Parts: sequence; C-alpha cells; structure tokens
Amino acid sequence: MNIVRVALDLPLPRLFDYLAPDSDESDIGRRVTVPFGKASRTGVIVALAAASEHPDGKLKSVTAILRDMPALPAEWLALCEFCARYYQTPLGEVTSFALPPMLRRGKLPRIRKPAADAAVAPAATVDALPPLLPAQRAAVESIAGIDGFHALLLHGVTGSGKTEVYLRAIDAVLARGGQALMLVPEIALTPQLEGRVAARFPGAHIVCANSGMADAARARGFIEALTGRAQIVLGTRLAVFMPMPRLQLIVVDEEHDASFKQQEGLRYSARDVAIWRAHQLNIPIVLGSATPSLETFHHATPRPAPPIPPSRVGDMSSPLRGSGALAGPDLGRPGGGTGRYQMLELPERAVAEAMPIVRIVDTRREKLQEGLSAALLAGLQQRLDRGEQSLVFLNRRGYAPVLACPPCGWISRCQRCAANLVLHLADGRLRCHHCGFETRVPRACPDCGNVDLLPFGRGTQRLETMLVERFPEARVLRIDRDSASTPKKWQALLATIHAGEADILVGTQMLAKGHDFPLLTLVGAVGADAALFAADFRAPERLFAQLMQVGGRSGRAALPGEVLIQTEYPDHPLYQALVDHDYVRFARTQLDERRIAGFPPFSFQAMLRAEARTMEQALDFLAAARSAAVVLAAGVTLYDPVPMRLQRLMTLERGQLLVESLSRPALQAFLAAWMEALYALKMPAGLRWHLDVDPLEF
DNA sequence: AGCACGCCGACT
DNA sequence: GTCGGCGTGCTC
Repeated sequence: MNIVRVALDLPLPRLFDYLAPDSDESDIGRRVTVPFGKASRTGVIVALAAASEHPDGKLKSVTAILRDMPALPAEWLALCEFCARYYQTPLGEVTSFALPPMLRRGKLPRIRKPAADAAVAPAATVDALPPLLPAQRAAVESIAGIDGFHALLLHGVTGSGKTEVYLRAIDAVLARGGQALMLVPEIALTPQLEGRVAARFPGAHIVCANSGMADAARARGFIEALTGRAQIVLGTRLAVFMPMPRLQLIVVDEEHDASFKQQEGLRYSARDVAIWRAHQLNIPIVLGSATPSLETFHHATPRPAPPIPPSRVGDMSSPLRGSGALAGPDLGRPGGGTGRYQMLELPERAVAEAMPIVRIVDTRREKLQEGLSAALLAGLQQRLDRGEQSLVFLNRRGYAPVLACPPCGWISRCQRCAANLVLHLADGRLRCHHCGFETRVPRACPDCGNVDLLPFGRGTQRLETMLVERFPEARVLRIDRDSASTPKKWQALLATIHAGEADILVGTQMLAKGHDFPLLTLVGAVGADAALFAADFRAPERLFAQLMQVGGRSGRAALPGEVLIQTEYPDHPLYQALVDHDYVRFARTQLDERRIAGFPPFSFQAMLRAEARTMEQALDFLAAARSAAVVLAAGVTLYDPVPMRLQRLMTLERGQLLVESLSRPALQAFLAAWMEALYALKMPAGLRWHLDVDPLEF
C-alpha cells in the first residue's frame, strides 16, 4: 500500500499518514493537499511508508500531490528535522515556517521570464578589486584553503574590512559554480548590502530573503534558490532555511546580534542552525563580528594545554557539535576555549584612520545638566564650531520613562502590563512600550487632581528638547523608532545626516548598526550604567557590543573620532576595556565570570514559560511541569518557577522555569522526554506555554 | 490550532 | 422551551 507521511502545520508532535496510490520516491519533499477533519490543509511529504501505525481503515487519501515545482531536497528536510528535534517543535510547524507563505498555502508565484542571466561572471576584473591588508589577505587565504566543514570567526572592528573578506570568499565559490548564503541581522541592512554585492558581482543572480518582502517575490526567490539559479542568497535569519542544492559557503555577519534568535513561534537561532547546516553539508562557515558573542569567542579560543581528547565530529545531535556526549564543558580551565572554530583576526581598520579615542567621563561628582556632563556639552559645542557632527546615544525613547504625581504617589502605569507608560510629549501621549496601549497625557492627576505632574527620567525626546534650547544654532535630529517609524522616514533621516544637514543627532541603538556617518566625530553615550547591574547575565555583553558599535560610527572618514562615555563607575572593567579597544580582555573577563557562575557557554539552558490569567495558574502549571520532570532529569538542574521580569503583558501573567545542564546531549534527551510528558498534562483554559531552547532573554 | 460534541444559565 | 458559555477530545 502506498502511504505518504505528511508534516502538517499543527501544534502536534507527530506526522499524519495518507493513502497516495500514485506516489513514489520522487514525491518525498513535495507539498501535498490533504483532507484534515472537515477542512483541507497543505503540508509536506517527508517520507513514504508501506504501512501505517494508524488503523488502516481510517486512512484518508491525499487530495493532490503538488508537482508544480521541484521537490524539496532531502538535506532541506533533514535541516527541518534537526530544528524540530533540537527546538522541540513539531516538524510540520518547522517546514511550514521554512516555506514562504505563498508556497505554504499550496500556491505558486507567477514565474518571471528567466531574465537572460549572463553565464556566471564571478568577479570584477582582479585589478579593479580593492587592495587587501595583510590580515585580510591571510583571512581570505585561510578560507580559500578550507575543504569540508570548518567554522571560522572573523574578528575585526568596524571598518576593518570584513565585508571585503566575505566578498572574496563568495567570489571563489561562484567561480567554482557554487551557491553562497549570507545572513545579516536586520532587514534594514539588506538593501544596502544587496547594492554592494550586486555592484561587485554584476553578472550574478542574487536573491534576497526577509520577512518584509512581498509574498510573490519571496516565493520566487525561494524557488530560484531551490533550482540553483540563484547564486547568492542574502537575507535575515529566515534565509537560513533557503534550499540551496549547490551551497558551498555560509557567511553570518554580525553573528553576535540577538536578532538571529527568533523570540516567538519557532525560537531558533539562525546562527546556530547555520553552523549545523554547514556541518551537514561539509562546507565552511564564516562568522563575522567586531564583538563576537561569548559563545562563539569561546569556541574560537584554543584549548589550553594539555590537550583534551579530540572532539567527536559527526555528532549531529547538537548544532555546535560537542566534545562527546557525556563530556562536560571545559570547566576549570581559565583562559581556555574549545578550539572548535578557527579565529581570524583583522586587527586594524582598512581605511587609513585611527580608532576613535574613547574617554570615560566620571559623573559622580558633577551636577549634570539634563543628564549631560560639562565635558560632553563642551565637546558638542566644539564640533558645532568646527562644523562637524555629533551623536548623543541614549537607548531609551520617549520624553521620560514615567509621569508621576509627587504629592499622592500616582505614576503612569499600563493597565495591561506590569510596566510604566512612557511619556511622549511630542504627541502628548502616554504609551506602553510593551503592548502599544496609549492615552492622552492627563491634565491633572487622575487620583488627586493635582495639576503639577512631573516627568521622571530621560528619553531621547527630552534630550532633543534640551539640546535645541542649549544650542539654538544647531540642527538637532532625533533618530529612534518614533521618528524613523517607516523605512521611508528612516531613509529621509539618513539622507539628511549624509547631506550634512544635521549637527547633533540624538538616537537609540537604531543608529548603531551598519551605517557610516563620515561627518560624525563625537559620540556621547548617556545612561549606559543601567546595563552593568542588570539581572540578565548577558547585559554586559550586549552593552559592550552596543558601545563598541556606536563608537565605531565616529571617525570613519578623514576626521578622527572621539567617544565620551558618561558613567558613575569609571573604573568598571567593561569601560576600561572600551578605552583600550580591547574586546579580547573584556571577553576573557566575562568568560571567567561565566565559568565560575556556571553560565553559558559553560552550561546549556532551556526555559519553559507559561502565561495565564493569574500568576497562580501560570506558576502552578510550571510546578506541575517540574514535578513531571523530576524523574526524567538525569544530569539536569531544574530551578524553581518564578514570575518573569515583565510579569504581566497584555493582561496575561507570565512565569518561567529554567532548566540547565552541563551537557547539551543530556539536556536534549531530557527535553524530548519532558515535552512528551507536558503534552499529556492537563491545562487550565487560557493557559499557554512554550519552550525556549538556548534562551537569550531572562 | 480548529472544530466538534456536550451539558448548565438567561433570553425571545 | 432555545441560544450559548467554554470543558475535553480528536484530527491520518
């Protein structure tokens, strides 16, 4: 009997079998329409079978096997299967997510006439290529010399020429007739990058993949990748699922960036999945960053002597294949890493100028003016006098984080979330940054009628207002999610900056990524200290990366740059490392702390989260989940269920339960068994839960 | 996730 | 006497 096993987009961890008399091997990897209950659905055939465990008489027949495009290759299915296993997500949810929406629904885009792609014209002529620095050349040669799977960390500051190294590596792949995949953190960066790549490979067929694309274009790109017509695929995290039969190189730019981890639905890390995929295909992967994630840095740090037995290559159960199923991480060896990746250093800027000078401004003894120190104000005045641009970096939008009535103690709170409403004076509203709720700013205190409500704290709007008053001759431009709410507005702001029509920029982390501002010579960082003592153990790592990145915006052209960091902890090692541009020192210090505390990368984690109408319900469920887990939990630590840091979101109370292990395989084995138990657990109505493997947020 | 079936309160 | 609440059970 011909039976097909179908992955359907349902929150059920199993496949569904259907009769398909006319099916054969070539249908594995095809989309298929099937009757389901009283509805019809589209899924993917992942296997054929001669018999089903489901009672024979109850099998339905497929409606239609869609043979309208090439079947998805076995390695694509294997990639989805890995994600399903590793992230404990039903296979049908993974395949559905990995397909563009149009194909998922069983449709096809209208196929464009195959534009007469010139035969592969790999590179511009060699003499037109920019010259390489010695370190770049060494990196290019290292990559070129690789045969088979190899992960490389390309570590280099902003401006050190990482992109040029990627392009050379891609060039070599195209010359061999292969396909290359390049992942970048943000949609906003793809057009810019696409321009650069297209200019470099004028004859090549380049395809973009990101969630902002129109349905048809995305589906078309997917099919072009699948048929092998696309030579280069550029995209955000979801592009890691593009089928590419001749894939020979993966590049992950800004690999440390948190946006490679999806925070909802399939909570995958595109960087980690990319590493697994490179291993699966036995090809090299290049991870690039000025401030690598500590996980990656750890793997790219050589093992300490004496050498530990070689790692077990070929263990497909984990994306960062491990040092053997039962081996723990390398605890107790300060300064040592795992040596699984190769480190490629780009120590200097490719363009001729020096790194910006970083200075710490001690604000403990000083009376600040609206949060700004005399040193920063003087710096701004100086740049203004010289006709250069400055940037004040404050990672908090709005006018003030809260509005309060001092006499009676009222503060602006969100009705739906355990959070304050942020004052947005520019449009006279109070807004919740978590759920989007907003109201007019009240004229008087809703509790006591007092009309003297006071804003507390400072956001970008308030800084902007202050700077306009303080420097009336300056053109002050604010760049945050409010002022750059659409791509069009964002482009307009960028154009204004590039045209030199702004003197002082006030901005959030939006400004930190990927853009050069040639006229910018001063960056002031305000309010950074908060991250130093945050509950999240990754906060310092993020702060360092952010300050390094925002500092890198200054002094990229002919003008030297300066960075002023205002702090009440001028001696903090994080800031001192920034002064010295010493990422490696910072990373080692952090890794030592993590080693002692037993945090990743020295342990592996998963987070079970639950949301319900009451916190009691949420925590009760987590407690029940914990009880169900205890018998399974060999080699795994289960912590107590606790409320999440943002306790209530959209009127739902949220709790979480952390699971930790020194062994990734042990954690994986535990999670698989645990999920089975959890699916069997009875749930109060309205309770929802999910598992987050390798969580980034706590 | 949908979508059924299935027993207990206020409406034409 | 019926419309409808969401509890629980199933989908090849």
